Amino acid sequence: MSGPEGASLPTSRRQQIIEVAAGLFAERGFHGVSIYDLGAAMGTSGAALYKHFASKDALLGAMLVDISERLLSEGQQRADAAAEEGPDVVLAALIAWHVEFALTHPALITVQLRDLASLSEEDRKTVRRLQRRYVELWVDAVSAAVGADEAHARSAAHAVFGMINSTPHSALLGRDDMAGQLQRMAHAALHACRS
Amino acid sequence: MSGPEGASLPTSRRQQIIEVAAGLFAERGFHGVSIYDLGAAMGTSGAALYKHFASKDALLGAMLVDISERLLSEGQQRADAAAEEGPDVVLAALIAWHVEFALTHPALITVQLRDLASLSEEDRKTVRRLQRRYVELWVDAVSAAVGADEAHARSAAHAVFGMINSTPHSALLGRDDMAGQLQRMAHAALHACRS
DNA sequence: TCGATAACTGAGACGAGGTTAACAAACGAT
DNA sequence: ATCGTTTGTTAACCTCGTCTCAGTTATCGA
Repeated sequence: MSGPEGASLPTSRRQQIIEVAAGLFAERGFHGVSIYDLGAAMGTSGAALYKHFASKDALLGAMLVDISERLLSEGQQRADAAAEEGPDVVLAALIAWHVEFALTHPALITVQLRDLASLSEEDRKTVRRLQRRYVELWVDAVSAAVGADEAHARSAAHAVFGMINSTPHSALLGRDDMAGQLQRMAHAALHACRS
Repeated sequence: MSGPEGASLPTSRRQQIIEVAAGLFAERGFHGVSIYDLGAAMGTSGAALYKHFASKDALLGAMLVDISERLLSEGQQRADAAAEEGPDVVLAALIAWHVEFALTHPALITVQLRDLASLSEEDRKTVRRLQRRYVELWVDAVSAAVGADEAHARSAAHAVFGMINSTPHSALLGRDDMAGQLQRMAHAALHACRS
């Protein structure tokens, strides 16, 4: 057992860098932020980054893999917890969770939407795999709740992701008000998805 | 007068470059595509670009200003044409137009969402101004059709843009089916936007 | 006091990519 | 035939950004 190489301990500093980087990447895009910028935002030189991440790409990888895992595991948990109360409650739980996440971490949402293509082959595969499982959660819930076939449920789920994930770009209206509106709109949209 | 500097004549070759570039930018992002890549896709060298655009940034600018203008002018036209038939018809016309555009030009939608930050100061202002006017079109229509106050209508409009603009990432389901579903979902979502 | 570890600095190698310059070929109009 | 326009080529330039490396400071437990 040696250093901070394992992905287990947050090491505080690593996490701190990820959070600052998320803000900058969301503003200017991954390629629009240099190592120097990153260091400046941390109050250090640019080179200091390499004590914590193998490369700039690895930093982005850690960021996106982390949020994909959080979205999935918490979504899974909440869906399971609501399972007994019927499909409508499961769907409501998923919607509430995604809305909460998007409103709490707008920067992460922005980066995941925009800079997924800048990921290394391996990290991209990991993120895609996690995202796919998260989508499955939704597809099952939508199918069960509104009685749509799989193809329609899937495209409807993607559409609702697009809707909820767009909040970083608007974000007027105050958090609670916004959350309520998004949830109402998501429910209405999903119930209108079958032909 | 002289050369191809005026924004009036499409010059064919310019437009051709813009279309090819849109595809590449959508795939890999503006910074992920080099001048060399661009030339290769056109069957020329990279430097040939500079006979048609002052810079790589100017190419992106022409692309984004153009789609913003098209979205607005056609939206304006269709809204005006439907005005006599009442607010519901106006809203339906806007939804139909946006869905049609997003399904026809997925690459342009992707680039406009992702690479707006890479624009020069001046071009960004121009695009923002056009977008703002387009949003106004929607805010008015939503307010009139569903009786929401301006703030709610505005954030609802942004949310629906997010939903419709997400189609480039999913795009299963066949065009007509997809168009129908998106329109139904958009209507339902907008009618659920008031508290 | 000493050594280990974490965190950082400054300088520079290195490559990638945007841009420019000088030159060439096709082509229509006078 | 010749001129101008359009479009393209090759080669070089130059800036910018990533990453490496050798050395530095600070903290902390033994």
